[in-house]
Order: sequence, then C-alpha cells, then structure tokens
Amino acid sequence: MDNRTASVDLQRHRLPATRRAQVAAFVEEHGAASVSDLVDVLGVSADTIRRDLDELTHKGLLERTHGGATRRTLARSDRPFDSRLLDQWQTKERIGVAAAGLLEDSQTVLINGGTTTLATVRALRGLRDLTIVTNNLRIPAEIDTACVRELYLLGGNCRFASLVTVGPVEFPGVSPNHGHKVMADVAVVGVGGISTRNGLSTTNLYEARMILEMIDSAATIVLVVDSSKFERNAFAQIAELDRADILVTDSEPPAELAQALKGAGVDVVIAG
Amino acid sequence: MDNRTASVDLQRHRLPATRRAQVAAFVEEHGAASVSDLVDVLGVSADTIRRDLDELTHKGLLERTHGGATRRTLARSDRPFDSRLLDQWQTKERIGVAAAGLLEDSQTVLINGGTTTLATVRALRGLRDLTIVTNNLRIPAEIDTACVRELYLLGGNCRFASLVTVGPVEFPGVSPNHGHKVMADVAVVGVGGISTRNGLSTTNLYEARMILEMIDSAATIVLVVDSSKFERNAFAQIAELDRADILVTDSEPPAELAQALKGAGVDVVIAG
DNA sequence: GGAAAAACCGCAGATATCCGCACTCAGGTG
DNA sequence: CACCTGAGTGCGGATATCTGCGGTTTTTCC
Repeated sequence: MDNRTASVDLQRHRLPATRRAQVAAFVEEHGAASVSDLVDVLGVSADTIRRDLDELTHKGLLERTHGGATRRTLARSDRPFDSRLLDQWQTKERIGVAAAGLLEDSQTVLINGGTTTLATVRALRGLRDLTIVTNNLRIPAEIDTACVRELYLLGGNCRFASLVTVGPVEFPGVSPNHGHKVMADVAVVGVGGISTRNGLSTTNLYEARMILEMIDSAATIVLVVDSSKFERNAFAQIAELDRADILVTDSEPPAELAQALKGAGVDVVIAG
Repeated sequence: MDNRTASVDLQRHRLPATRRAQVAAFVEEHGAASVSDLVDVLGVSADTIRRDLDELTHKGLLERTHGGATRRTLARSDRPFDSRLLDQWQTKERIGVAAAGLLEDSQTVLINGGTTTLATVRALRGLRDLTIVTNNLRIPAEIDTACVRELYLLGGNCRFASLVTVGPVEFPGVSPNHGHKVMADVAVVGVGGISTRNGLSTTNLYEARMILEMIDSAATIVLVVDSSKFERNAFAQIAELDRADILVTDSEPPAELAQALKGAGVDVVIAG
C-alpha cells in the first residue's frame, strides 16, 4: 500500500511516457494486472490505462487480455539457473521492459554497454524501424532484427570483460578528413554508480568519456540502473544528475538521492 | 480445500486470462484434469471451464477429452544429425590451424568476417602480443585473451546474418577532422568465391569494398577458403588473384585454378 | 435400451471495450 | 497578447465479451 502511495506521488504531473513505463513495470512485476488495478495504482481513468495497454502491446512489451494485460509469455534460453542470479536477472528484465516502454517507433537510440541495457534491448520486440547506435557487442546477436532499420556499431578498442568497444561516438566519413557525429532521440545508458554528490560514474575512464559523449549526442537521456548502484561511486565520474531525464530502476532510491533527483528534474520509474 | 480458500482470496479482480493460465498450468502439472476438478479449484461454473478448455485446445496447449482435458502429447524430439555440417566444421578448423601457423608473435593482424576466419582466431592459442583489427563481432567472445595485446573493432553498419560490421577500415581520430587509417602486417581474409577468371568475390558489395581496403592495408594477404568456394563467383568482385600472397585451403584446387594461382604468385597451403 | 454425466445452445446481466466529442494544456506563430 | 494546433485525457453512449443458468442434445457406460 505504501508502495502504491509512492507511485501515485511520483506519477503526479509527470510525462505520459513515464506513466506508461510504470504500467509496463507493474505488469512485468505482477505477471498480470487488471485495468481497474492500474486505475487504482496510477490514479487515471480506465480509458487512459487501456490506451496505455494498447500502446505497450503494440510495442510487444505485454499481452493484452480482456480486462487487463499479462506479461508476455517468455520462452528464453539464457535464463540463469542459480536462483540468486535469477533474481538479478528478473530485476534487470523488469527494468528493461519499463525502459523499452519509453521508446517509440522510428527513433534513433544510442545504447551503451552493460547487462541492464542489454535487457532493454531484449525487451524491444514489437517496436519497429529503430535506428540503433551502440558500443555493445552483444546487441547484434540478441536484438530482434524485426525492430531495427539499421544498427551501427561504434568502432574502437575492445574490452573483453564487458564486450564493449571504447572510442569516439562517431564514424569515419567518406572523405577521410571529417567523421560523422551522431545525433539520437534517446540514449539508454547504464552506469556503474549513481550518487547524490558525484552524479553518474563508471569503472573505466574511457568508458566514462564515451558515455558523456553519448549523453551529449541525444535529446532524451534514460538511465537504466539497478538499486545496487545507489549512492555508489565508481572510479570515473561521467556527469551530474541533471544531465539525465528519466531514471528507470527497481526500487525507491534512498531519501537523499531521491531528493537530489527531484531537484535535478529527473523522473523516476520504479520497476518492481 | 485450503487451496480453494487461497484461490478465493486471489479471486478479487481475477482476469479471465489469468484463470486460463491457471487451468493450463493445472493440466500441465497433473497430466490431466476433469472439468469438475477445475470447477472446485477455480470456483467458476463448469461452462466457463469448458470454454476455457476449448480456447486452450484451440491454441494447442492441451488436448480436450470428454469430461476434461489432458496434457498435449509431447512432440517427438528426434532430430536428424547432419554429418555434413560436422565435416564442414572440421574442415574449417583445420584450415584455421594452418592459417594460424603463418602468424607470428607481436604482429598486427586484420581479420574479416566469416566462419573460416573465426576458426583461425580459435587456433591462435599460443601466440602472444597480437594486435587485432576486425569487423567480425564474434571474435571478441571467442578469442583467447592471452594472445592479444589490443583488439580493435571496426565500426559501421551491422549485418545480422553474418555478425559483421561494414564500413571504412579506419578509426575516427582524436581531432574530428582526420581519422586513423590502419596498417597491418597480415590480413586474414575469408571470401565467398575464388575463381580463375574473376578472382576473389563475396556476396555483398560493401563487404567487398571493405575486404579490398583490408587488402590494401596489410603487407601480407592470407586467404582462408574451403574447397567449396573454388571456381565460384559470388555477387561482388573484390580483387584479382594476384593481390593474395598465401591461400590456405583444405584440398588441391582444380588444375586451371592452381595454374592461375601459380601465375599470380600465390602460395597454396593444403591443411591436412 | 436407458439413466446419468457431459456438452451444447441461447439468453440475460454485468463488465469491458470502442468511438466520437469536448476539454485542457503546453508550444509555437502572427 | 490572442490565436492556433495537436497530443493527452476524461466522459457518455453504443457495442462486444464474459459468465452463469436453464433447457436440450449428445456421449458414456451399465
């Protein structure tokens, strides 16, 4: 119930996209939800919920049923068997589904490395005509090719541990003396730490620089961060909190951080 | 019966879809279930259960019987083992080992896409301090990290079928107005066809251009090609035979091609 | 052959959904 | 500042779906 109240608080005067992400997160967490449940939780009319549900169904994030919606029946092969890993996996998948709810057909999306961003990519099924730019080498094998118009991989030095490249967010041009910078609608960014005092950080200096470039290159910044990163500082600072627009995570941030996020104008979506 | 009480608790806003899922789960778990059983468990009328059963049968999730339903008879799992694929695989591995034998510690190696080049990468174990530049997305996950000093991935448009990128053989520079061309000791190149009259070819125009750039960027060109490619012409021509230095393959080329290779100064290595 | 159980059919009440419309509100534009 | 525009939302009424019930038909089994 307190959870419910919190959601209503966050929902007030926020973007429709944020609410839709919350709907997606709710359904993903509970496995199924009725329209009336969602009306209670989010405090909007049933019609609006239905429209959200239809929208999310169109994106392939959930399955519409009479009276509500259910989680998409997932038949995934790479589910970990270790139950502790399974918990983490489910958490990340939920965050992924909520984040995918923020995207729209035909957008250009920048995506960096990490398992949480990868979960977002797995949740894209149903979207269409996306242009994706990433340094994450695992994305081409995992993504549903039906969603993408083009996928561009950023070149650079390869890091084996995380299977990403590090380098400029840019492609060599046809003429050798100037490259193509990238402009995107949305950047989906995973980071190593998010804290009140130092903002966003990650473990690697070059990666930090790369993420900052991505942030500079996109109109809307969506952070996908699980709660274990709250108030943690990784080695290299990336940017202050106010560079982000929406934070998708799995549980309420601690009070101080929540306050800072609010002050920085960051919408928070709780997925689970 | 306590089970029933629990169900009643959950029954508040139960979605039809949820109930159907429960029906399916019940039948799946018990192997079979009668309508009256399900009526007891789920607390709805027999007609509703029947309609659910019909629905689920129509979706192929279970088999309808008089008075109830049973688990769907399992699909047969015998899959014919394709020994031809195994042969091909072994052939490629042999070619890979032979090609890896041509490389030396501390070299810079350009590698393009394809399963044969990937076999070469798997055979690198034992070499040290290599600098590798590739457009093959599968290499970072497969390569033994002990062999490499640095691995650079060429950025560009991603091709899903082959998991490679296509784009210039070049990296964006630190200053945005000139890129870094690449110079390598060896290029390990797989192609789609090799013929007396048209030389080297591949299925994709952009890939052809990229391979040519690789050839232009390396001192020594090693072709890794299995014998099924002999005298075959793929869609896009890459270069004449004389651009290659060494051909590693699995069996003697046909006479005419062997002659042409000799004329072009290409050493032929047969991987036994 | 006949009785009991199961399935089918049509109906009616309760929801859920669909559709058009009006209203709000932020973001341009003259 | 007035005006327009378009997305987002809530509302009322028409329509569709779900569900239980009584009545009828079919199946099962003795």
